[in-house]
Order: sequence, then structure tokens, then C-alpha cells
Amino acid sequence: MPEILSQRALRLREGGHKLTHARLTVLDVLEKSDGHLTSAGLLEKVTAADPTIGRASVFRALDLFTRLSLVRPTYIDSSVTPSYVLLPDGHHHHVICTNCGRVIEFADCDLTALASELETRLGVKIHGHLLEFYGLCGNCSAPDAKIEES
Amino acid sequence: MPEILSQRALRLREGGHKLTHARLTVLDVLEKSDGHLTSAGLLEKVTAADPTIGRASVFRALDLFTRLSLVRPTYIDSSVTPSYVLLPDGHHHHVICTNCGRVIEFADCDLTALASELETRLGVKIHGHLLEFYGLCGNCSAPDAKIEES
DNA sequence: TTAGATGCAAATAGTTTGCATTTGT
DNA sequence: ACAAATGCAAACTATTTGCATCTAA
Repeated sequence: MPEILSQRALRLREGGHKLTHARLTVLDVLEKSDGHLTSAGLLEKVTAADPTIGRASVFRALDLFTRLSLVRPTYIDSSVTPSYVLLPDGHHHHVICTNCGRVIEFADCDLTALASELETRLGVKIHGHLLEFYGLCGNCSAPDAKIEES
Repeated sequence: MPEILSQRALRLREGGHKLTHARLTVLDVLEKSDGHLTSAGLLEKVTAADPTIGRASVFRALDLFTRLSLVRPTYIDSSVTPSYVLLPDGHHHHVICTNCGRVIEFADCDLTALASELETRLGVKIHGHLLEFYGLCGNCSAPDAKIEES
């Protein structure tokens, strides 16, 4: 239950959705996280923040947020359960080490040229993107690399 | 059960894994698909190809392929179940319509400059990437847009 | 020959739904 | 006031696991 409404909360309201306690709490937890929460982790944190919030409401919020593109389910490591990542300003990028699963974030990219070319060529309207690189992190590409985790 | 072993099948063998009938069938189905199969769709096609192959083996193959980076679970549309996409030559891109879920593929991208900059800056070794754009497809951004599917 | 892989079916997550009740606007 | 959202618990799916058997190398 954040005191100040975030941009995303306002987007919720603009979409004609109620700013309920449950939704604001879920959003708050997501915003306070590093942006990589599985549903299990999210449930745990939401319950910690307010044990009266039900599981179903968390999933319903996640579903709503996904439909509103506030959030996007993604795969980090080879797990079966999705991690929900915030789509803040349409930018979210990481390098994923295919050996140890470490996730390294980076903010900059320059896809605007490509995006506008695609808009013209494919007749679409683009409002966001996700870019992931796969490779080996510093540890794992080192000569004496062992199996590690972040 | 493909007659000729694909590059990926060879990668399996190189990893010290047996080229079993179940694995080759799963791989074959994936390679013959457009590269966007949910586990349910995959199960269906594998069963059609050979009803004696068990569900568990399909999941086990998917898990193995993911660990070997032959395949990567991703979210297409807001579904809870992942779609498995092949990671063929390190290139796989699509524009996903956030309204109707349509997936439009495109092959070209120029991320080599960014990739090598990241290699230097982050000390990683990059060997592949996934780029997804989100937006509205031609249908859905049309003035008279209805809810549609591909 | 034999470690690794399989198919089956049962067990276990993980997510969704129905419904009476509560809440935001 | 009242439509929309909630919490609960039961219903569903989807995935995983144990184990005896089979098979690729």
C-alpha cells in the first residue's frame, strides 16, 4: 500500500480499473523488487506485506497487469515458472549466462531505427521491446571456470 | 524420427546424450513447426507422430533442450504456459501484437555492434540473442479494429 | 554390457473459478 | 448505490517423479 501513486497505478486508473488495496500492494511489491519475481516469490512478498490478500487476487492482478503491458511474464533461467518483469518505459534488457544462469542487466540499446523501419515495413505500431543476449558471463568464460551461480 | 540428423541432434550427441527415438521425434516436431509451440501443442504433435512416446519424455526432452540452449521457453501472448522457440543460429525475432497475440517474424537485425560493445563492457562472451517487439499489428491498429486472432 | 533413457501412473505443483461478501468511485 | 473486485476453497491443469523396463552406444 504505497502512499504515492506510481505512474503505473495511474495507468490502471486510466484503464478504468479500480485502485484496490490488493492491486496496489502487488504493484508495489513488483516495483520494489529488482523486477524479476516469480509468481511464488511474488505471492510470498505480498503475503508478507499483507496476509489478508488472497492468492487468487495476486494472479488476477498479474493477469490484469500483463494485459495492460505493465508487466510481462518471461523466462529467466530454465525454470518452468515465469518471472514477471516490469516493462517500465518499454525497455528491459539482460544478458543471460547460459552456463550459470546469471542475469546481467543493461539499459542502453538503440533500436529506435529498427523499430521505425519495422513499423513501416510490417505495418505495425510498436510500443515496447525485450532484448536478451545469451552467452557466458565473466566467471564462466574464464579459463578456470567452475559451475557457479550469481 | 528424421532420417538425417540435424545440427541440433549432433549437438545433443556432442553433449554426451543419447539420440533416442523420443528425443529425435520431439526435436523433429519442433524443427518442422514454425518455432512457436506450447507444451500442449508439442505433446499433441508428438503423440500424433508416435503415440507410444510418453508425456514425461516430452517434458524431459524439452528440459534437456533448454539446458543445451537448443530451445528457449518464452511467453507469446499472456498465456501462463510457455511457448518453446528454437534458438537456431542465435537469431529469432518477432513482433507480438499485444491485442490479438499475432506473431510476426523478421530475420534481420543489427545487433553485432551492441553485442561486441557489451562483451567488452560487461566482460561476457555473447553467442546469441532474442529480440521481441511489442505493439499493434496492422489489423489491430486499424481504425475499425476488432478483436482478432492470427 | 550397462548407464542412461523410457513409459506409465501416481503425486505434486501452480493457476483458475464460483460464489457470497466487500470496496472503490 | 452498485458494478467491480475480493477472499476463500474447491476444481483444474500442467509438470514432475518413482520405478521397472528397455535401448543406444
